[in-house]
Amino acid sequence: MGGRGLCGKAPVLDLRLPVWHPAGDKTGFDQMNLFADIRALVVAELTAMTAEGALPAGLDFAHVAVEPPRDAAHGDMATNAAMVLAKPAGLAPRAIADALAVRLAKDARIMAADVAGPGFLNLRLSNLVWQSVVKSALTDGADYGRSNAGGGRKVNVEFVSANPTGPMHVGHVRGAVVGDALSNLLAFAGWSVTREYYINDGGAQVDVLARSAYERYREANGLEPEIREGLYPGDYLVPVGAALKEKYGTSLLNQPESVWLTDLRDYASAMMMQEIRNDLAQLGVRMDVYSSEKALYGTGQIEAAIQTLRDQGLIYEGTLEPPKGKVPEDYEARIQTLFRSTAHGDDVDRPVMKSDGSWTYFAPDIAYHFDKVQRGFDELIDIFGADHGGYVKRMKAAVSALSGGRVPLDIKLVQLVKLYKNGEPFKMSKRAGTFVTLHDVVEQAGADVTRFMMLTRKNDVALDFDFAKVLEQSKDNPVFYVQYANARINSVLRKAQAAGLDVSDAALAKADLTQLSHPAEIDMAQQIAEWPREVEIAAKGNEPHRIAFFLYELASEFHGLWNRGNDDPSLRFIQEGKDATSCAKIALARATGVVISAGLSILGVKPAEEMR
RNA sequence: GCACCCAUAGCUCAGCUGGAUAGAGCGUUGCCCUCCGAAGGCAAAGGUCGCACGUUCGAAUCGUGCUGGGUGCACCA
Repeated sequence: MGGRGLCGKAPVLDLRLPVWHPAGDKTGFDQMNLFADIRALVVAELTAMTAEGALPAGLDFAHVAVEPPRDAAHGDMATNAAMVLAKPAGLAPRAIADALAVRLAKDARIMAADVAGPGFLNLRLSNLVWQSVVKSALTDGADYGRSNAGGGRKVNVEFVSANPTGPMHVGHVRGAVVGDALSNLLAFAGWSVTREYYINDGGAQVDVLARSAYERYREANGLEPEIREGLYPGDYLVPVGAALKEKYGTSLLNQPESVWLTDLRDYASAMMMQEIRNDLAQLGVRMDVYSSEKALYGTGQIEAAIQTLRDQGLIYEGTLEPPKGKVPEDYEARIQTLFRSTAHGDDVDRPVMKSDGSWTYFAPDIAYHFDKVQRGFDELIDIFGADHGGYVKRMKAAVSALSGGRVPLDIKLVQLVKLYKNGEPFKMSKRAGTFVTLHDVVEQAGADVTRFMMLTRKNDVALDFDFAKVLEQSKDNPVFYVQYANARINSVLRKAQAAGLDVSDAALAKADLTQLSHPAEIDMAQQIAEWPREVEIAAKGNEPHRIAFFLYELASEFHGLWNRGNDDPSLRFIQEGKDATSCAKIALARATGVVISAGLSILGVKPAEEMR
């Protein structure tokens, strides 16, 4: 036996004894999450202690946590159980901790359980546990870290929703990326996700679009366009004008607006939407549903939504106080139809109908969100630009009222992106006139780099995007740093394969992982073990940026291990003449790669196979 | 005037939803790099977590009140 190229022959590493999953503890999905496993063990022991009378009955274990300690010197994991329970149990924290420590230490996975400080219980886990994590990553592959935290709940993520009046610009990019990555993340964490775009094609802005397009149509017919104040000046409408000439010839020239407005509005906004779809595709953003504001008019949906509010006594006729501070000069109190949003947490009531009897923008938006509620979503998420901050409370109030408080609405405000090039503020206006388009950004930086960088800040903080820096190949550049780690891993696999080793995941999963005993290797495995936990934390907080940060840390750990191989050849992944050891080390590298791929896939970034 | 967001090392930012001596990168300083895995590596210095109260075993994290910066505030979308 021991033929070259085999990564088998390992002792059985499956430590999943029944004790890991006490009956009634959630679903089987958490079995990949080591922290959840150990927490389950702690809770099981606490339950047993209660049964034996060591703890009073009726204690709430909800706040018992198992987490990595801030300082790794304290151990692999720590639980606050004793401190959380001390007061309600009427016992000293250390007494509970001591008793719990004795019990936990009996578990095969736990090497040591030490009480520290005011009552922390520090746990040191057997290397076998960390080694088995490597195996899990290899056997689960792309599903490693997948979670059922969402429990299959239906969530609707509305994002982008740019007006169909022009191409997408930088301001839209971040919201698009955040929404797309968040959708990926939630899907990975067990939610049933619908990605939705709300087309604002019902308001005055599409009339402006139609008039602007009409001027371009005149231009296409050899006339001088009159781009008056208030029209869209961008030359992206030139092709629209040409298409209109193609379709209508000269028949619309010198015709009054009433003749062509409706047609041009539909035609131009359809063309703009097509362009927006192309932009999204270029950025790698996928939508499941496009909903139209215009389609809500005339169907009775707006009336029905307002009626639902009226039935709750939330609609009334009245006048609003003028805004305090700077009052507009032409302010004049008027009677309007108002939504009593203050009954659901807003600061002032909001108009749904203008004094001339037409709907405000808010009304179709209410109807649209009512539609989402009626479609049966359990949760709604809206991604808005930061300039919509004033809109958050009224929208939440509306959803709260329309769903009877059943459906939570989380609104993520995405802050500005400031563009730079070599530290200088970046201005470019190829075709748009005044703004940098999404197309320009992606063309310069690439979709992968753009997406990753947009996720390196939490959404409510402004972000600097420097075209020079994001393309730099150095450690300063997080995209490169993570991609480089993946490239190194692939390089190891290629070399091993060339040397005749079977480096398939199936083969590597059978490697003798007990060979991974060096602290640096255990550290690497521990980082891999954190992945499922990180996914759940990020998903529950709707915070995709955590994935980007985690990948950076993971890459950092990997590069660190790689660099130590410079000084200590025994830490190199390929050990000449020692296939069993090589297989184990390559398995560790590949497991790291599995997580990087999974993480990048959530971010919507293609992993780099090699750097050039 | 009101609402929302932000404030953590010189700079750019993380910080596990309340845990132990608050972290990373850049920058600075020092050391290492003829070859064996260096588009680098190791180490050090650097903090009143904007301020003040409060909640409790325990606060950067939660609450209240301030200060400074950003954004938005009548029938615009």
